[in-house]
Amino acid sequence: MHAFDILGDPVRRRILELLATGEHSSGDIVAVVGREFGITQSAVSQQLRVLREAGFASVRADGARRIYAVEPARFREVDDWLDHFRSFWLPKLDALATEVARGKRKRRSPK
Amino acid sequence: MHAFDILGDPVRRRILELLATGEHSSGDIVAVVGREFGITQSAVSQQLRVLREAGFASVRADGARRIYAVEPARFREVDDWLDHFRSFWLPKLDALATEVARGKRKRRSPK
DNA sequence: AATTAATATTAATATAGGCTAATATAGCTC
DNA sequence: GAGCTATATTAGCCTATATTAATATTAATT
Repeated sequence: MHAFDILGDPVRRRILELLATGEHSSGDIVAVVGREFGITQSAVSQQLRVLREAGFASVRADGARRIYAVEPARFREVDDWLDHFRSFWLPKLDALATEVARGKRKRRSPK
Repeated sequence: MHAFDILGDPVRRRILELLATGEHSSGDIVAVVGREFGITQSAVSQQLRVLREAGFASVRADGARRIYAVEPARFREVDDWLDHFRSFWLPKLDALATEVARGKRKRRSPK
């Protein structure tokens, strides 16, 4: 599933924003997102599953709790797609600055 | 409408990829996207409208033709949202490199 | 001016996917 | 171990939205 198909949902985006600030339990996420969007524990849990299966988040058990964390790989995909359009808004940069601006892409482990 | 809601559609993404290579007429886009996705002129035209109204693309008339072009503003929104997650995958950069890597965000015209 | 070409619009339909309700599973606490 | 807590799963419903078919609009061509 394409990264944008996953990010094209406000609940999932909000969950990821929460995870961007650090790990959170399912319960924490349900509390915040459930309140903000007025949806049930079930709905949030289902979205967590989508994020897990799509590789945007990972889980580990902590007793009965499930602790979620951001999984960065898929975000790079999004960033890479944006490269198609960066030339439309980035100022002209010299070669080194361009390299840096691209997040030193070449350092990434080869596919 | 949130930028990701717009990008969460494969047809719209493909149209934007085409526009990333330069301006194209509606007819050109219909030809490529229509063939690749097996959809009608109408469907493509409606997606072009969505992209126009969402500010991802602009049009100008050229006789009976409509010439579409990328409109960069909304892409910056996406890039900005990604900032939440960059720390998870970007190498540690010094202050200057970080500034450059962020596309000199501060140069952007104030909201 | 009539016809054709290029594109957009409208109305109706269908499908995907997000949601609720109910239930299941697993770990804690007493 | 019984009951409570935390989370996940399943089934069915509902809505949003992408699509088609038909039609409208505007410009080019003859």
